[in-house]
Amino acid sequence: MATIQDVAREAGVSTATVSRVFSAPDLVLEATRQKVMEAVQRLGYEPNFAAKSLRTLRTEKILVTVPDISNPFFSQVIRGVEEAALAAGYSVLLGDTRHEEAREEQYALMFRRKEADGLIFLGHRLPDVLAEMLAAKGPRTPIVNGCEFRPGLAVSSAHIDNERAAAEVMDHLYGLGHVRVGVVTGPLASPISSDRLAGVLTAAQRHGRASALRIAIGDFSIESGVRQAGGILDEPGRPTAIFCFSDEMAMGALEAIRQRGLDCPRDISLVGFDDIRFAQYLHPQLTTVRQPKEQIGHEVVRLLLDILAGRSTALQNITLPHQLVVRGSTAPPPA
Amino acid sequence: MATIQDVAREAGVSTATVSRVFSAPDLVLEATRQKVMEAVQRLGYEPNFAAKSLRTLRTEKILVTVPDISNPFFSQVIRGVEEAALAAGYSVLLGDTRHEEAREEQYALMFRRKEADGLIFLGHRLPDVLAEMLAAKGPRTPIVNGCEFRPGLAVSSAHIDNERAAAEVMDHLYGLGHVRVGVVTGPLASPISSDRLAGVLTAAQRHGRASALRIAIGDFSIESGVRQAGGILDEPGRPTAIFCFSDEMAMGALEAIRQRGLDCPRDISLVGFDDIRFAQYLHPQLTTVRQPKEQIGHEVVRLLLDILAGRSTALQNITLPHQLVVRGSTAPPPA
DNA sequence: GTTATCGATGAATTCGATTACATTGGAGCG
DNA sequence: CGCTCCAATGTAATCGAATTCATCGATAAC
Repeated sequence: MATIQDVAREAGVSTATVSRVFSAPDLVLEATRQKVMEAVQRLGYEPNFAAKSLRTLRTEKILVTVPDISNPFFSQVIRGVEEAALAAGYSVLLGDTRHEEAREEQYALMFRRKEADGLIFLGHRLPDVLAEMLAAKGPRTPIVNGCEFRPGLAVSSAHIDNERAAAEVMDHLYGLGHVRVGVVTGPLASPISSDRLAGVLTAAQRHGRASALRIAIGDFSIESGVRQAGGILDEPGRPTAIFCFSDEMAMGALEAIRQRGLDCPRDISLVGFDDIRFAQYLHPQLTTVRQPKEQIGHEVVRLLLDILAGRSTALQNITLPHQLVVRGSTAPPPA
Repeated sequence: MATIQDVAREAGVSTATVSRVFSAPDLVLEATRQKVMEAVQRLGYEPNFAAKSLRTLRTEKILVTVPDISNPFFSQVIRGVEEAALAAGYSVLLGDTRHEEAREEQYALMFRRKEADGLIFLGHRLPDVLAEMLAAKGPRTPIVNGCEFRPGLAVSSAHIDNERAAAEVMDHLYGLGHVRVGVVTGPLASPISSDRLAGVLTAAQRHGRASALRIAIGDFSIESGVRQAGGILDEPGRPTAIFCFSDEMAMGALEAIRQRGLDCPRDISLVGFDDIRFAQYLHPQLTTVRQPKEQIGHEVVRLLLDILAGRSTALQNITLPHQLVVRGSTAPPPA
């Protein structure tokens, strides 16, 4: 591969001029620019990335860690991230942490080694390495969280109002006349789950139905939906509605409902969360909470770019709008 | 951030020794190693990636381009890639090309700029930039394809036998007694579609049913499944079975079947392709062809590492085993 | 006792681009 | 005509780590 020296020699100019042709073309005479570009063409020159990065201390990369890339919710968020990053001239380094702490730390080290200019993490755990960096540099550290807002966390973030969304779901169910409602949460360590659970409890109390709640803890997977919803359905005093904290768990719940010879929504109403692409193609179509997935991706990138450009000094925690999408899986309870 | 110079000064040794502590610890006296490691600890030193990369001309990164990251099939393959790459000390640079040629070229340029040691592309188009590189360096160019094998393409690849898999699907349907079969393909520019279509035609001819085929061209999306399967269902001489070249299109077909008041599998049998995680949670559970998605990911990485390590000189096109998974969406045609 | 050998370490070069600073030639001005 | 100023370009330092070659002391061999 040709280097900038080769191009300079070929074009009969200095390396400085060649460099300027790329980074500040208006400082170079048009005729010179032409000469250089011809040499570039002839040699098939591409600037070496490592050299540029070493000199400028920038990588033009954003590291994104995600608990599970095969989850359609996350992959939509990532799409948004990728789109916004590319538009700003950044590319995306992807890290699938598989919900494992060790991998989260591993990627955090990559970031500290300066393999990326910024880090976006979509999980709820802040790796120790990052916590140290944040403690040292404060809110100007280019680290941003998506989806999982927790007030104590010293990072900017973009997310929906999970508590309110969950309360709206419960209002919808109580409004239809349901009394006994089952809830399948995610792991309660994550704010995404605990906030939604708080919303569920608030709404239940407001409607005087707190004692009729059945809570089961899932892990956002389809299988845990089958298992946890199944458990709820098998208890005495079976609920007439189930609210799952993800659409995938709702898919599992639908299976559990069918396995027991029940019908959704006739016998059991079902609500999911996220509104993944598949939600509206289930049978019945799934009532769920739409998260602005790509927009979350755009926003976290914007927050990160603000930090990188030195435009922002204080933390920003952005709440994006969600929407309860009522479809065929919810109906009044059986008489 | 501390540099290697700082560490050397702090430990009272030269930078060469510090470097050796990391890359060839057995050349360094244990006592010296201790001293250096203490200095590293005290300063929180991490080697600068760009500097290392510039010197060694290696990035320890693999660039993976994928037509659509939000497609569960691809995200499973990527999981496999990520896992195998990480195990070998590489990290993954993700490029979502959104089926757009311009983005494919853009990522190809990134690769040429040496932002990654190797490239895995999961689409069917070989960007011009890559074709040039392959022409120049031959089969030792670290470029590998996943899923989309085409004999003329001068790259190694890992994929299933799409033609045979499609033929097996048709055998299954004809075996059940179906005569009129509808097929929803993907874009025929991709070998994945044309190979499968070839398998469909071969099997149909073998069974003497070629003239009873109905072919519609989709684009692998749910929506195109709804549309194309719907079109097939509305024609006179409606088929009793539909074979979609992706599970997502099959989901769409299921919707089209329901919209017409028909029942799957009583009126119409349905087969998908890929066996994405959701296939077995549809209602009815979807008969489909299981692709070894994570294994494809592992294999393409292995192929790439072989090239990078200089272990392989010739092209390798690896065919991995698929499996027809018969579930509830296929049954004999109505009497 | 002299010399070859080896293990441990340091000095200095190198990777390829960016950029602060220096230089050059010509235009503009009094 | 001489001076300033500016546009265009060149020179050379720099980024941080890896690595080649040199050095030094100690041991082994004869």
